[in-house]
Amino acid sequence: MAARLEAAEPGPKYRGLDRLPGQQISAVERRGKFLVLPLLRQGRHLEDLIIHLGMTGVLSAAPPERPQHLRVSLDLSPGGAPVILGEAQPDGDRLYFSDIRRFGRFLLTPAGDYRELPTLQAMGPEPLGPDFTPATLEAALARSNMALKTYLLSQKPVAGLGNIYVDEALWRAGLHPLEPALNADVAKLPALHQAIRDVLTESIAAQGTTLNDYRTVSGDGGSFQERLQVYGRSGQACRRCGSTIERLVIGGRSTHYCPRCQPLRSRRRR
DNA sequence: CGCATTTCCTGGTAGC
DNA sequence: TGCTACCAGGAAATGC
Repeated sequence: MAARLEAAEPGPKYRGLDRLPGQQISAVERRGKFLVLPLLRQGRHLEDLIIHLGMTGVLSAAPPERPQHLRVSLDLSPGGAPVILGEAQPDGDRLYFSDIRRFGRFLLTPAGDYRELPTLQAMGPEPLGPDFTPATLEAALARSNMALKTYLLSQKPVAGLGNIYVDEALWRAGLHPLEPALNADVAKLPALHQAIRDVLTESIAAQGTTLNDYRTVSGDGGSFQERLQVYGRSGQACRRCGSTIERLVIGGRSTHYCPRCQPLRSRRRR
């Protein structure tokens, strides 16, 4: 299909979109939390359109319910009428990007070259793919003195983990979020590997975690929030041991854990 | 280089 | 009621 930029808010959040005219979106792929859309110009794959939804970004074929949050509108059919941002348009061959908090990003990059996106460039294996194994996890963690929480959020040991899922996986594996990665109990790493896979698989099956804004592409909320064991449960009883779930701020991120199920072996040197 | 901290951004909500 | 302050977080930018 053709991809013609109709309108986007100016500024650095949506870069290179003026090069979309004349290109075709040939596929929709994903690496971690980034969408990768290979573009064809006269049959040649020269650029990728990278999209990150951020916290509240939503792609849709139908106009967003709240037009004031429309940020980007692409006309996928030649000859479509122009769109003014902030005004919903009738259904058509369009792709809308709505984003309340403006954390989402669009970027055109040279095909397969992600040097402008350091997180994508350095991203670890897909969590549900064959390249993510207990051995690769152990090897990655051995390379960093960062707190487990921080390092898992970096996308380097494994792709795709966000704040909620790191907390849940560490609880399942019995690892303290402040534990330096290289000091983590190696005997627990197979459990961490499995916990990461299980948490993500279960959440996907539950259509995700809807705390506030998250909706599936069909507009429904997910239900994994009903199965969270630590995230958002500070002050409540651990469902495994009955201790009180605690909350910390690590790397500026709210972190929830059970002090009894997740003992800290060593403090980080500083 | 490695790691910590700050920044971006809006809506919801607590507190007064 | 209406106002201010604060919180939520993925990744980049900035600081040390």
